Amino acid sequence: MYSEIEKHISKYIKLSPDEWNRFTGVLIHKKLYKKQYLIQEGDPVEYEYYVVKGCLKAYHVDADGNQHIVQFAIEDWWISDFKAFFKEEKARLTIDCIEASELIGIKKSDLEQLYIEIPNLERFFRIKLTNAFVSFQDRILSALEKTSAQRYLEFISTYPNIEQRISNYHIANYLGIKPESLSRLRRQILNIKQ
Amino acid sequence: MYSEIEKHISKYIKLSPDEWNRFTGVLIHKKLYKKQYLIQEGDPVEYEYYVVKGCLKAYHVDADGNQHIVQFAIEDWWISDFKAFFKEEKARLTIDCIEASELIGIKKSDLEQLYIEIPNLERFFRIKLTNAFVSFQDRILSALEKTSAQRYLEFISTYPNIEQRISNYHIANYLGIKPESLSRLRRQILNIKQ
DNA sequence: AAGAATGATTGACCTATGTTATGAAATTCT
DNA sequence: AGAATTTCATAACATAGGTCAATCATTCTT
Repeated sequence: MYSEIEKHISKYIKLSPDEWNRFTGVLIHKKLYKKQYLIQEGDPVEYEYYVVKGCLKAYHVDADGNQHIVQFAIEDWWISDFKAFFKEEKARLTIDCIEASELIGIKKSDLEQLYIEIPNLERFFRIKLTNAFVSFQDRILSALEKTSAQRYLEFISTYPNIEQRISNYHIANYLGIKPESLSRLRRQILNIKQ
Repeated sequence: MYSEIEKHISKYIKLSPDEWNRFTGVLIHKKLYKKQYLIQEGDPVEYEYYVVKGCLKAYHVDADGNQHIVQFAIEDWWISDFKAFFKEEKARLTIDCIEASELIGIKKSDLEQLYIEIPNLERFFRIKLTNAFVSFQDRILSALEKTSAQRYLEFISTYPNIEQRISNYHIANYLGIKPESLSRLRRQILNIKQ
């Protein structure tokens, strides 16, 4: 049941069998259908989730009803409204399933207790946080200095596995442009390539 | 000499006198003139810096020679090329002084050792990292869903202390627009207000 | 299989921002 | 103080991307 997440964490730290038991003891398992919500705006956010199977998106809906996607997640990724999770605030983001998904959740309060009992686990989550921070910084720089076409090409080469599974509509929302604009860019890119 | 940084850290954690001595023992002190570089692209990044006095900017220069500002820092802020610092890579960002500045630096290798000796200190830097992560997430969302005028107003209300001290040229680079565009926006905003 | 919903593309038109150039005002330097 | 530099504003024009509307293809539902 928890073999994927153990394998994932073992890439970064080593835990004893006792520590694994303590850790897996607090995990919860969740199965969601396509389009089902994991978190809705306004919810308290007690959990962060590891994706065993499936594909999800975390987004904010603006005053005009447009979705703006902060993060996608597929197998072996973590997802939550991390701001709300860390700060213990109500969710500002909505998270739902692009595909039927299977998740493993861990509660913030359990995590804090485990940080004390298993310092290595704190290390693991600090490394993950550092990586997330770095990728956000890259994304900010990319938004500041690249054209939409460059960002699109960057996206599909950085996340080819995700690109196959989500619509251009969602990719456009992630890139901060309209689907019509993405469609035009794709045509231009094709014309240049041929 | 280190009273500001002690006060700053004490807002988040408590350390014993011995722990303070151990901590301050590894710090270095740095004074820079206006326009002087703290970090240049390509440098190894061993230190992160706490700003005692002054004002700096961290930016990337693109292929066309345009600056794109990732971060400003004034008194009581931390600055570095954090990606390079965490990943022990060469700097991709350049950091220089908008005003003459006084900094306190801490080395990554010292920090890692101190994390082991003083777990509370690891907590402090984890909290700072979490805050930085959260503010980056906010900035990404802001870039995705707000107009330039909204982002400008947001910037000057969130950082009124910084806004006073830096040129519109730099604010434009931070917002991802050209100074001419910012100038137009400022006029439009003024016209509306009057 | 038929109908409905969703996704992708395209075109005409509009708006915000970039580009280039210029001059005035403010600041810094000596 | 006077010169040099930097900052800010403005204008004319170009371009990227948004908006609105229509069409077609694909996938989902029953």
